[in-house]
Amino acid sequence: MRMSEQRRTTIKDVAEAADVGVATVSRVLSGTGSASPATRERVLAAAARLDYRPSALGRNLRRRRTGGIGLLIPDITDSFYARLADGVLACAQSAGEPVMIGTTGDDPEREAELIGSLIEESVERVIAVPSGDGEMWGPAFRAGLGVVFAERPVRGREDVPAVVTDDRSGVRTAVEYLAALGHRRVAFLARHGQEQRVRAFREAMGALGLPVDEELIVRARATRDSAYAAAAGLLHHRSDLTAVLAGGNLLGEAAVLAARELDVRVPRDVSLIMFDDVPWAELCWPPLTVIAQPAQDMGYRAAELVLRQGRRTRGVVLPTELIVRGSCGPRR
Amino acid sequence: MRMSEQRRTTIKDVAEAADVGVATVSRVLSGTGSASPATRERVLAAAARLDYRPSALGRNLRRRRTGGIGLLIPDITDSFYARLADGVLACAQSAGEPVMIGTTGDDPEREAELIGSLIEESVERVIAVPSGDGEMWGPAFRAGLGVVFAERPVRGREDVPAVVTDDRSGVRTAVEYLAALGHRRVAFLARHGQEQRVRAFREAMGALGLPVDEELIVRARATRDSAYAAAAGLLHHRSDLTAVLAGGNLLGEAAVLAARELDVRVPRDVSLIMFDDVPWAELCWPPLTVIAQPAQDMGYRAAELVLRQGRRTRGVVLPTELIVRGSCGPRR
DNA sequence: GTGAAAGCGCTAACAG
DNA sequence: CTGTTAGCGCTTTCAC
Repeated sequence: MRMSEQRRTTIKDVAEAADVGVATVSRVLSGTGSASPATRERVLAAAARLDYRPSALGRNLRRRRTGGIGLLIPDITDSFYARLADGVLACAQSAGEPVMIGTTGDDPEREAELIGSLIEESVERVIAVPSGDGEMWGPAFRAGLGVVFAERPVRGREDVPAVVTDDRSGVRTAVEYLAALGHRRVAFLARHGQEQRVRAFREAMGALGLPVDEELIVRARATRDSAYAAAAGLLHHRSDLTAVLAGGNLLGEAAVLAARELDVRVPRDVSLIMFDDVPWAELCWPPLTVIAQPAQDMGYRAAELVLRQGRRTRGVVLPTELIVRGSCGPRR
Repeated sequence: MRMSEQRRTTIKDVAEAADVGVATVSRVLSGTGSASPATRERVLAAAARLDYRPSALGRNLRRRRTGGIGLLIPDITDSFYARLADGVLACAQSAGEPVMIGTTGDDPEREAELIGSLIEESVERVIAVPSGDGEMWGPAFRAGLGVVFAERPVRGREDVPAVVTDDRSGVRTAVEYLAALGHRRVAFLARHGQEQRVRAFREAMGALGLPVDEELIVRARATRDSAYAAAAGLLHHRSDLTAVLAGGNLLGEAAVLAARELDVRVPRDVSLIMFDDVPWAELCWPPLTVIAQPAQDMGYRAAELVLRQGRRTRGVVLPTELIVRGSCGPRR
């Protein structure tokens, strides 16, 4: 009549079944220490028969360390971050490490909460695409977490290893490509927080002797709505611009949509080049010329870094690649 | 000289600092039991000052239950599963539950491993897009896990609640739409495992008096390569077909690409309709007509289900919606 | 209202 | 080679 209250099979059960002490079971199962072939056999058999699974809880508590890595990204729905996460998972899973994921929505407050919860869970390493400033991370470091940042570093935490793409080179490549096509009035659609790229943009424009008009640098939040508003505003009010560089795939998507809506033809009226190569860039019409970033690789490398994490781990800068398709043309 | 070996602040530290017993600290911090305003104050102050974070490890071990939900999806890189995961995260995070994620690559073996690891971690609820058959899930149930399936049910596990889309109705809508445009030779590009949809397809075709040619039903594995091969094969060898229904966004993407490659014009030469509305469907040329599925909602509902999980939880079937854009036309 | 103590499942000494 | 034992950090009786 009684609901069969599941009790987890413990190491003790196995010990009894194999008629040995719990320590022996532990040794055999964890491969540590020695055991006679005979007992070894008995233990293994008993464990298999009882379908025994050691509890990570008990183990971790005892060892005072949890494996497990935390992963904090702004938005799992954004293809870039999804690929990044995929890379992390690939590495973590092959290392047998569980990963705890959280999405911050680029909100520092949510980020802080998630960091707190990772600490509570005793996760000991985290990979994060940071939203907040250095302060958010105080608790994490005090708790002894090993952290590596991905995609962007955090100001004031230059000591924390970060895996990023070579923004300067990527932006320069894009701008040079556009300049070679004759464009002079090029706009930059950026996400808040992409100041690195904005600086690189000004620099590249300057280096080529192109005028940098601050009004052609517009920023959006990391949502479709905000991106669309920014793109539409830009295209609508600045009819003198002849090319736009989108700082990310959401911005690029918004630009394509806004252009269609406003009857701005790409690339005839304006050329468009976008950061991040996503699958749809090829399906889009016209197919989008992009600055590809190795997102999945970035995640994988970050995971490697956070797992190995020796004394002085240094960050890594990944290269970008210009992929020419059909969204850029000569200045009209 | 000594590296400051981080020792985690424990409840004991707080107890000492507040000059009370550990039990009191526990009571105050967990809101359970009573405490005089005075001590309460002291404890809170001490905890804050020491920046104390209770260890989920200790708590869970003691309570013999871990909150936390496991999430198993085939591929985080696929927009559909990413949105699904997003829904799960939205619900879980608002409930304060950590989520452990794993990708199966639609490989039953990987799935089994991940299930094992979730059990070890003492996760007690899992949401999964299952890849394997019922057997894989034996250990999970024996361990007392609460599981709910998403997107697809598992044969032989009809008792497990599942959150799925209304495949029959979705397929019927698509086929009827195509039939209304005059199409008779319609192909179905399916993923292995979408037998439900395949059956629905045969049924819908039959109901409309259209011939169902088994050779026009082709299956692919859930990778871009496999999808492309299937789509290209179909388009290349079957010049008599006049419309194709793609069972998922990967298949749809492949169909678009293959059509372009083979110079098959959409919708002039063949009409294309795809399951799942993804952001790029609108950016594609022509914009894709789709059967939208509430992916993020599906994830959210699954999470709700697995969290509430009362005695007899029933699954839920979510509706689909036809979104007409520009990839279907009258039969040529 | 509050503290002492037991014990969750496990591993790491330490004896035998 | 193997068993006993002492905790890891926490919650929860159970006395006081």
